[in-house]
Amino acid sequence: MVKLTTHDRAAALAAGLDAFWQWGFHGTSMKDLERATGMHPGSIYAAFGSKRGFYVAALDRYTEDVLADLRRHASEAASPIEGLAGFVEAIAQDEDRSARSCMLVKTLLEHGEGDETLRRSAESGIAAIETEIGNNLRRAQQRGEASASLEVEHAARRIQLNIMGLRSFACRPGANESVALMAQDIASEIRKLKQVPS
Amino acid sequence: MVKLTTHDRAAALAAGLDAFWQWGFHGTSMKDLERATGMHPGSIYAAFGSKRGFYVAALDRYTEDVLADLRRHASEAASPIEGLAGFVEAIAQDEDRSARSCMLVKTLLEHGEGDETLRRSAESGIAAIETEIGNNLRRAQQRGEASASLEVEHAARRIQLNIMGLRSFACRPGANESVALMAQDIASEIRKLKQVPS
DNA sequence: GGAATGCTTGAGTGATTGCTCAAGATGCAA
DNA sequence: TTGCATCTTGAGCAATCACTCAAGCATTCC
Repeated sequence: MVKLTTHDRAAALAAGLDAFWQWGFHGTSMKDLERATGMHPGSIYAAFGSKRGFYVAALDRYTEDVLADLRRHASEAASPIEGLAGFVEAIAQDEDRSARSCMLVKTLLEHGEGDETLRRSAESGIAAIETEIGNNLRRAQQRGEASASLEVEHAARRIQLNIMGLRSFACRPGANESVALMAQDIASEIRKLKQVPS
Repeated sequence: MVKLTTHDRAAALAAGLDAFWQWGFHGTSMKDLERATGMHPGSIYAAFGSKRGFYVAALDRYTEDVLADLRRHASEAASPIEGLAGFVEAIAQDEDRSARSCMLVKTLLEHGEGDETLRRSAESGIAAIETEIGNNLRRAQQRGEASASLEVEHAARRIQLNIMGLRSFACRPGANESVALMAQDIASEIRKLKQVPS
């Protein structure tokens, strides 16, 4: 592994992620990655080891971006559950990425059978996000916002399934209006987790 | 286009679908397809025109299989809504294909940007399934099983989003138990569309 | 049997794949 | 300025890609 001096590693990762996001792992050639990053093949291999290594690094960065986004919504919202609902609503509003699936699901589906490395990498990202959603729900319980009897892990999984579906749904050509409606639906289902004040 | 005599076209499509399902469009080489179908390259090109043509034909076959499955559940169940709920529950029980995503979503995600032909082909399949779900809901309304005020198209879209999410979720390594739980959740949400008898 | 027709075959096409590595450029210490 | 170490470069590697087509084969007519 080499310290990137001329070419900034973070910028290279962002550019690579963008390319992989558009065309997938097999659909993106080294030539594409050279164009996207402005790096030469030798530099890419010095920095990331292989095309697969580059993909894994980009995927990890994606996961961190999603987690940061989730935490930002949680900290800025009025309550944990409002944070989760706002996170879902934001998916439909994100202009740049609304037509893009979740990179983790994309990875999982592209490598349905085969490439164990990439599947495991995707699974660990999904698990991390699920944990973070669960943390929010637990915080809601502590505040009395959600019922203490809520099965946190089950609910977190259900929310993530909805997000996966929403992001896939958003890839449908010309689905913009209905994506917003679906996001509203899912957000209001999340808000139903709020304990009715007794 | 050539009549397949020695090699049965339907068998070739099934074998090709299987290969594309496992490895995706870019991940499946013509060599793979030759091995899977037992056909020689010339015969494949005579029958399907191109690799992309083969993929589109296989994808169409997949859509028809799903539609047939949906109609079978509808006709065998006690009511339209029970048919839909049963269809969802069956997804979690299908041993062979439980670890496999929806081919249509897989296609949509693999070709997020780019290949317009394949995206359109996937979108038309998704639309066909959504229509069929909607037909079931309308039948439920006619029987008085569902409320006449139910927004059929919206509800159909919501159900399909859930199915997309569930099938993607099912690709997670070692998710079998929780897939069954999620399927139960979704099925019971569908059953909630039943009109409370007044 | 012989000629005609059309399917089957697989070696081979040029292009592209992921990746390497010797040579050149660069930075730094003395 | 010189010498050393490190980084950058891109032409080029073998392998594989999607795809073609002339030759071989089987079948069907007279």
